[in-house]
Amino acid sequence: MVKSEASRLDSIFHALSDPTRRSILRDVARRQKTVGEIARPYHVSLAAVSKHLKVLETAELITREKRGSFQMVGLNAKPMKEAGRWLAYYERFWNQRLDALKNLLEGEGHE
Amino acid sequence: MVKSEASRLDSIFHALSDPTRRSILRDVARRQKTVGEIARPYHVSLAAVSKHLKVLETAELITREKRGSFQMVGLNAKPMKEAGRWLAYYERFWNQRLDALKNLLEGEGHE
DNA sequence: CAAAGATTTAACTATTCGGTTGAATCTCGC
DNA sequence: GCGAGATTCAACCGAATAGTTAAATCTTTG
Repeated sequence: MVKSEASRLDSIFHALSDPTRRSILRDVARRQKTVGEIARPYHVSLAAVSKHLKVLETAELITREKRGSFQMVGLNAKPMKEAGRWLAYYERFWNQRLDALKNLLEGEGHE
Repeated sequence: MVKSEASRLDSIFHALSDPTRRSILRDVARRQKTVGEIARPYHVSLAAVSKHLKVLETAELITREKRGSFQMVGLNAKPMKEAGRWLAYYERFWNQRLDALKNLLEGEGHE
């Protein structure tokens, strides 16, 4: 069962809304790490990190590869591309200096 | 008191993690709308929409302009630019076909 | 097989979320 | 000033979050 794009965006943006999770993504982007390695810099329990990884996994932002008793966690950036495309729609709004003009045009008139 | 970039990203990504809020942003990007107009297409109460707007306002994704007894809500896309820049850091990861190479390079070796 | 290490699961707590309904607030026009 | 309209606030509810500690699971190795 494939998730709709909307609910994928839900889980992606949700995953990115936490600073620890964003930081973990940067960590594993540098190189793959085990859960223990990932947890070390943060002053939360291993179980808490494990939960963060589950959230990231739900958004498909990480890959996990079992290697014996531990596992290697890596980045999967593809969902970020999707989020980026969503944001890109608004690029014209932040790139434009013509907010004033826009307001003028939409004024009272049409629609 | 200016919020740190991290906590701004928290609130931006959080605001974007809800489908109704993303939809509202698209609505007000087309043209400015009153709260009542915004609420009309959604089958939730006006109070619920008001809360969504507060979340969007916390992320500074909307502008509000009082006009008598109602108000005009518009888009402020600048925070999206910030989110986009955060995502853009990972562009090289999703643009690259060299995941295999990357894994190879990082293999066991250097730190 | 038992001990040790890595990670997850379970149970619990406090907080936040997204929604509701109903009262409160503010501004207009009569 | 009063009533109607637009919006927010308050109180509440159930579900989800983010964290904890402790037990469970799985793998390796002596």
